[in-house]
Amino acid sequence: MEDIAAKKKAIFEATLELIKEHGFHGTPMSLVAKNAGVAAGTIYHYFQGKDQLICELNFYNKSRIYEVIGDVFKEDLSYKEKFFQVWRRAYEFYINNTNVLIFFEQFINSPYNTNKCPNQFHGDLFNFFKQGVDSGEVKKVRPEVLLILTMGSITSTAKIRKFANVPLEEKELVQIVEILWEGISLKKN
Amino acid sequence: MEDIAAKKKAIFEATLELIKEHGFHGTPMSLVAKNAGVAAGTIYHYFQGKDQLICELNFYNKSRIYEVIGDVFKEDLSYKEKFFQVWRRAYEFYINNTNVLIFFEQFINSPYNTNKCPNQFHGDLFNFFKQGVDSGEVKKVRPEVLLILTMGSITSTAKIRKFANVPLEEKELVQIVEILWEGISLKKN
Amino acid sequence: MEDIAAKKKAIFEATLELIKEHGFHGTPMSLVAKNAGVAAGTIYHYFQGKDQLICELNFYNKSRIYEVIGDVFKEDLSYKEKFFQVWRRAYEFYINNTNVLIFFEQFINSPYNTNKCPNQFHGDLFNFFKQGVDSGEVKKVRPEVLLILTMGSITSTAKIRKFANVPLEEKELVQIVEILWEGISLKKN
Amino acid sequence: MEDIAAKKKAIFEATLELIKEHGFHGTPMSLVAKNAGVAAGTIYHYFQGKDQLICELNFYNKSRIYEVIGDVFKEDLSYKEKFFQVWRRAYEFYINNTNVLIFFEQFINSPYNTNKCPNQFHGDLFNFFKQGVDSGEVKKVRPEVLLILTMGSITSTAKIRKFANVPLEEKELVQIVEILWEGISLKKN
DNA sequence: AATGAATGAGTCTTCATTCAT
DNA sequence: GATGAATGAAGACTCATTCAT
Repeated sequence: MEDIAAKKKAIFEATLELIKEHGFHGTPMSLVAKNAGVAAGTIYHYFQGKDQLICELNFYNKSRIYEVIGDVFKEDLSYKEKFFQVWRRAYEFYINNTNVLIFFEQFINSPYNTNKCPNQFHGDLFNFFKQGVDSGEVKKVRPEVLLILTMGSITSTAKIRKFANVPLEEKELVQIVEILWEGISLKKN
Repeated sequence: MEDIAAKKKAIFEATLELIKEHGFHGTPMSLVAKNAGVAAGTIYHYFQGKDQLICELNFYNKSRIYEVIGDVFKEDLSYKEKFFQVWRRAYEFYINNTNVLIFFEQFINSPYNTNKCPNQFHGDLFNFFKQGVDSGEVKKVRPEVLLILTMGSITSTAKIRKFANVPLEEKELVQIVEILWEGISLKKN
Repeated sequence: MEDIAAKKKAIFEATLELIKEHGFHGTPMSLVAKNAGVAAGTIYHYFQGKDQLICELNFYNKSRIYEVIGDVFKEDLSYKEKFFQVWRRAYEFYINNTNVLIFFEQFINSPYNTNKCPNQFHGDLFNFFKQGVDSGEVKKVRPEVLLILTMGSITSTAKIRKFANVPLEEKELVQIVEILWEGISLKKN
Repeated sequence: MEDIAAKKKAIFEATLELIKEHGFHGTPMSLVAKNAGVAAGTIYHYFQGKDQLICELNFYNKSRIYEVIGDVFKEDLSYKEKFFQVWRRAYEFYINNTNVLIFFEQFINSPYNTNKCPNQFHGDLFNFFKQGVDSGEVKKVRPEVLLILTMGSITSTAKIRKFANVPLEEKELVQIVEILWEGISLKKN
């Protein structure tokens, strides 16, 4: 991530901020250029067009989250502990990067996701769930579904915390993950 | 609902269908007009502009759901039973009206919701949760949060069922609601 | 021709005039709109885009010439007389519509002709030559070639007359057609 | 010719090829640079801008033809024989350099020729016709006109041969030049 | 001399909205 | 009420040209 050209990153950040404020449609390229401190044409050196910019921004954001999450899988923890860590780190990333949270919310339900952007890689989290299903840690459910449920839980909680301005104590956060874990895990008894 | 002029309804339905296919931005008024079988100018007899059309469409959709849900509250059921009924009816409404599901998903995260459309009434469901908090049926949490959690659960499940094409048995549906209910209810013991 | 909407015709004429002055590339749609006395967007009611405008303008011009030429074929004249009449009328049309002459010159050698515009109808003149070949009036050459030769002769003469400002007497014009006729006709002797 | 820097020539050839494919408008400098194997900026070391590039390319092409034609005038041939030789060599040059043929066709009718490029030298051919007029070999017509007629005949024939893919026998080629010669020569009798 | 990233004026095109009929 | 042709502001994108390296 750190080797993305400075300008490309500036364009990403400007776009992210503008989409947060005004949505996809309310974010003209001219304004992106202005806020990124580059000329309008410059954007087209880095991206084929607005569509590609959005798609790559999505990829960029996904990468940033997976970067935050990724280390967990290498640590010496139980499956459940890893699950809790992942949830927690992603949650905190969203809390500290509301930009990204809002972007994803808009992106997921937009035609960009449905039609315009190519389906991208399944990250480590997908594999984590896949392994969990295989090893009997979690219920026999498609990893995609587990992904949706988990991510949905994280973003919902972050949204409630941020936008409804509901303070959530440590204990409550744990509760939320617990509830989810109980829902998806395969009780061994 | 039943006294909405036929043309107004046609405009709503055309808009809903187009937004499902192409999103807000990919839904020009000219196309709405064409698909609704009216002239472009006609839309402006019924709505002040595109913004108002979208806002009223949101209202229209909300009303349709509340219509489906509303009867539950009049029935002679326990709080928990009512909660289950609401979840279930809303879920089935979404399954049968994917249009609306997609519309809401897009609407919620759009500038229409944030900036352009006035905050509308709190429906019966909001009051239902409010009473639940007051009467000690559910945890002391802001009704808005309970609303988000519940609606999030419903739409997530409907999306998984519809778009991930995951068949969900009766038993599983009940499980999902159970998990949610356990999360929000105040155990009396 | 006379039933083309007045605005469409105004757009054609404005485009024709601008292309004469500045060529295809030097003719922005905004200027076409301005000179035609319509708004920029109006052009897009009549044409899908610039390409289609150019293509249809070519068609429009071809039609105008064929209109001028067409009557000849219905008259009671010998093949040779018809040929002379056609040449003469087309020549005079070009002299009086330098616009069109220049347009064709630019169009024929442009990517519009090669790639962008669909191949259009073969007019009466093509059939005239085809019949001439069949009936033995002219040499056994592809009608397309006869078309190119004849049109090339007409436009060359018109260009010399107009742009090199060479006065051409009646006698000289006849000479030119005679030379061409001798070149393509099949002497019966 | 032979002392043109290799890069300058590469730029010429790339431009020529691109114009053949896509016309003036479809030939951006960036693509010229890419196909010529140089950087965009490099072109501006050799040419002041696109206009000058096109103008010089025209000059370059004209020079190449005149090079092919030029020797004829030094040979010990009759006026008519020289005329035939010129026609023939130019024709063959076009057949072997379709690039140039297409370039000229587009150039002649473009604003480059009309407005942007300075009128260049009159070549040997112009003088050849001038002398012909003076010496009574050809009709008393402005040399410019003779030039247009001759060049028009050559390019028309080459185009028919190449693009209409009409095979032309030796005898027919001679016929074509004969017809032209009869048209312009002053019969002495 | 050569590079190629950056520029920004200029184009084509879209589309919400109006208004004469 | 209904129409749909017309509007024109706004946006995406191109490309000739420059200039720091």
